[in-house]
Amino acid sequence: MEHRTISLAEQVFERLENEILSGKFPRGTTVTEMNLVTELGVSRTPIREAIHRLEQEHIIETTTKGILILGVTKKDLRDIFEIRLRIEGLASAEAAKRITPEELDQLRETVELQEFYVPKNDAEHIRGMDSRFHLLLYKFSGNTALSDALLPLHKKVMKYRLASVSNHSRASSSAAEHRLILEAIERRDPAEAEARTVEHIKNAMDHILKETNE
Amino acid sequence: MEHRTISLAEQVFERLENEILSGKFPRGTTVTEMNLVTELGVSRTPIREAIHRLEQEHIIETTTKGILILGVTKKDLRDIFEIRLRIEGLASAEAAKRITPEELDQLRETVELQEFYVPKNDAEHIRGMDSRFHLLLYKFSGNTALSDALLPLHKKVMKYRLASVSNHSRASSSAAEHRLILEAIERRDPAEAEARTVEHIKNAMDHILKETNE
DNA sequence: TCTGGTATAATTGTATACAATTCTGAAAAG
DNA sequence: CTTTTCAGAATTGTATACAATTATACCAGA
Repeated sequence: MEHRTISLAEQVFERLENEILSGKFPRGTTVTEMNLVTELGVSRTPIREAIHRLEQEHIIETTTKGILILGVTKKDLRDIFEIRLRIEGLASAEAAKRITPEELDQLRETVELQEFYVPKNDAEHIRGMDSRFHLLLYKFSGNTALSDALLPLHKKVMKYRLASVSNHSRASSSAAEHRLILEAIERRDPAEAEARTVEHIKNAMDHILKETNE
Repeated sequence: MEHRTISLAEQVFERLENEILSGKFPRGTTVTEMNLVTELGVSRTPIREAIHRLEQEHIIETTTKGILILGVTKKDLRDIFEIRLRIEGLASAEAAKRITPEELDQLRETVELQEFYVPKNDAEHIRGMDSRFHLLLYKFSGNTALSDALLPLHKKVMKYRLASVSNHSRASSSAAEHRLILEAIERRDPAEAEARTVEHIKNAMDHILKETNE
């Protein structure tokens, strides 16, 4: 068997997670392991591993009739934002305390790229940089448990975030809010970084919940 | 093959998780899948499934030399309590809003049993009821994402919680704090339930971090 | 003695065969 | 026509065989 540095199981997991969270499998439908075997061209083993990980994230459920797609509901979205409002600021505050110059460069570059894509209305790239900014903050917080808690919440908002940044006005505000957070972190000001982040999450929540009709 | 309503993979997962979180495998040591095959008497398949779930919880890591035990460090503990301080109160507040009479009975019975075991200094049972109280609150919050976030944090404190409730004074205070939270929920007072819970987590944190030397 | 290479062993990743249960549909009985 | 029973099909759970990489130990040469 040919070698890959990224295992088949990992590839299948990322692909399925992305497809479920972007809504390609409608909620309520079921697929079987064999469906995925023929569709993805790998054996059941890596597929089963991916399935189990997705099940742990509660975006699918295995039943006797197959794999039930759960996805993310609007209630999930509200629940998720209530949590992020309370702990995402902690990540920024911690990052402001312990970030290194090299890490700061990564964060700065991400904000600059986001600002670059905003006037071009390139929603995919804007979302990419938007996501990257938050994921970097989780990582730079130095709090593994916090990162573990925030990462799945963040991923579940992915689909709705794309719709959100497709609105130019919101995309522009979001980039500006990221810059404010970045500047607070550059000044090593945890309290300010936290306050800016809470404000940012609040704005994102308001916009996403208003736009979402499902 | 004989059937079990609980799969072998699930049994292996719970057993390994419990053994790792209670410190039976020291941090830094490694085991191989084959070690576990011979020790647990099941094939690699369910063991691998359990391993992957434990890996997702970040209490082990798979390397080319085997499975590396990570467990829970004292820094993890501090990180975990910082998060619980911010969101565990939310679970109580939500539970106070939407709990049913039947669910309230379960919560009340748990507190009563805990109060029953405290004068007997039965640490195992006290911890059991202590845990159950919090797990019920997560469930009754009606917020799946919140429950998903809090559950792994709660489990990781398990070992340290046993040491904590072995101290009679702390066990007694903890039960009293649970009753205050219960009473606030019985009165359907979300703000009070939240405040009592934050206070309870704060006390638990202070006691556990003081007692822990590792 | 030290260094480098090579063969062997150990380990995880993947595919597949088999077991057991559960669902489904058709046939038979009322 | 409805209900029940039974056989077969579909599905997941488990075990095992095989592939590929990586670690290890030993030996040869300088």
